[in-house]
Amino acid sequence: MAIITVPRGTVDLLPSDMSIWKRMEKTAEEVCRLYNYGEIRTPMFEATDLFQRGVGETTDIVQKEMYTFTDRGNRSLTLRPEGTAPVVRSYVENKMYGDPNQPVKLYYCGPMFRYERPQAGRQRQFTQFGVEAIGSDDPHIDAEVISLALEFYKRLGLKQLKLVINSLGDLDSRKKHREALIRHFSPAIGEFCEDCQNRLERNPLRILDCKVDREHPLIQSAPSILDYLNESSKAFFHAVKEALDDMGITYEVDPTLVRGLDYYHHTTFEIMGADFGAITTLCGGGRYNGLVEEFGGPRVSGIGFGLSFERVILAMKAEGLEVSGSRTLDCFFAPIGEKARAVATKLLYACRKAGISADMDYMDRKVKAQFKQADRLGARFVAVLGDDEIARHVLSIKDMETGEQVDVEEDQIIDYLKTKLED
RNA sequence: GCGGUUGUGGCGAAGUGGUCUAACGCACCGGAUUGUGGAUCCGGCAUUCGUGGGUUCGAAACCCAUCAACCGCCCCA
Repeated sequence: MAIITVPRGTVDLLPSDMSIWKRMEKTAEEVCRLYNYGEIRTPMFEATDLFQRGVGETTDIVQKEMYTFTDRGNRSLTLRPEGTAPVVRSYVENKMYGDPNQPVKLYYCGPMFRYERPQAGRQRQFTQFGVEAIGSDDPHIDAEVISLALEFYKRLGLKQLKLVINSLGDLDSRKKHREALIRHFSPAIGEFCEDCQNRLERNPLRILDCKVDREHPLIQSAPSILDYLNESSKAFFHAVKEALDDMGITYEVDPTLVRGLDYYHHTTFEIMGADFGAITTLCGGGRYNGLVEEFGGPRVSGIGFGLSFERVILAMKAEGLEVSGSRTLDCFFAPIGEKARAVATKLLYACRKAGISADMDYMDRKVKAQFKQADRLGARFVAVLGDDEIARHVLSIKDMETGEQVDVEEDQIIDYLKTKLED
């Protein structure tokens, strides 16, 4: 009989995994508090149309990666594949553009879903932490968002980080560049791989970072987006770089950095980490114009990023950082016999009530095995209680670190443990 | 969607057609120490080798199918 397992591309997070997850959640929360971003939680599923229009019909996400289903009311819904579209939807729906506090700065943490073949750093359900700053055209907010992501990683101890930035320019610049690329590649597109031939009309920028054709001379000589930026786009990109310089953040400009989602304009960026298999992108983000308008809001732009907790863990492991955490216990009760068990139970709950973490044996183990169990649980103290102790109204408390053992009056045990634990 | 590798107890792993009623290590349980952990020694712990079918006198091993995991491609976080 085959057992039922988790769905493909999903995992269980077990108690031994939770320490690093809590750390990441707390770090995200703390950094966002310092940067003054407020938490938002949107539903795990949305109208399918939200992603089709928001992310873009031509993107891989929409074309082949969405978990789409029809509910009993015959509505087409989709498990969210990314966080920006839902946040912008909520921004518009809740009329946050009318909030006197502008720009609106939001962050979210939660599961995202994409139907892909799983591999290292890629799952069908994964967890994203992301921020969105909506309503400002100030290039300084781009730099703020980037620095927030870097700060998050730094606080978790990651050092091997590389920031790559680029500008796609405004709509006008993008259009001109796209035309230039198509002109550039069209005559010889037959020499390129099948993927690139498909990319020509769909997204010619992608040809630039094709792994198959990277040696092709036309790639080296391809027109750079940076040469097609109009004056205002150039000025904007310059200002973003200047702001990063002012913050002491180092970066690399990569004119071939193309992000997979249709909504990006101007600033795009990625943060790469230490090698963990084929994937090194930890975080991706950029500025989007037109998205708010698309969903019925005013003509404002936003900038944000998304990063995956799963990849943080992989990067930490690749850098040799500790990601496991062991639980500890203040006191383990080791009763001997039925009478002792009753007394131990009473004291066990008294400890817990007093804020001392405590547990006891429920497997009817021998004393020796109870000590072994206490040791495994990382218990600081073991409280032994047999007929002898009961008769004298004491417990024999053993300090598992020092090995010293003393008798403590039954009604003194809470005070005794508290004092000892405070040292 | 395509390609590669793998699938043996709780975990790691040997075995590649004939005493395999499956080695070894870790973990776990018990004992040496009849009320004391982290050391040592002794003992216990898979009628079964992902699942289904086939070949054979005989399969965990060979063949086919299927499922899954891992890795890679595309693409992404």
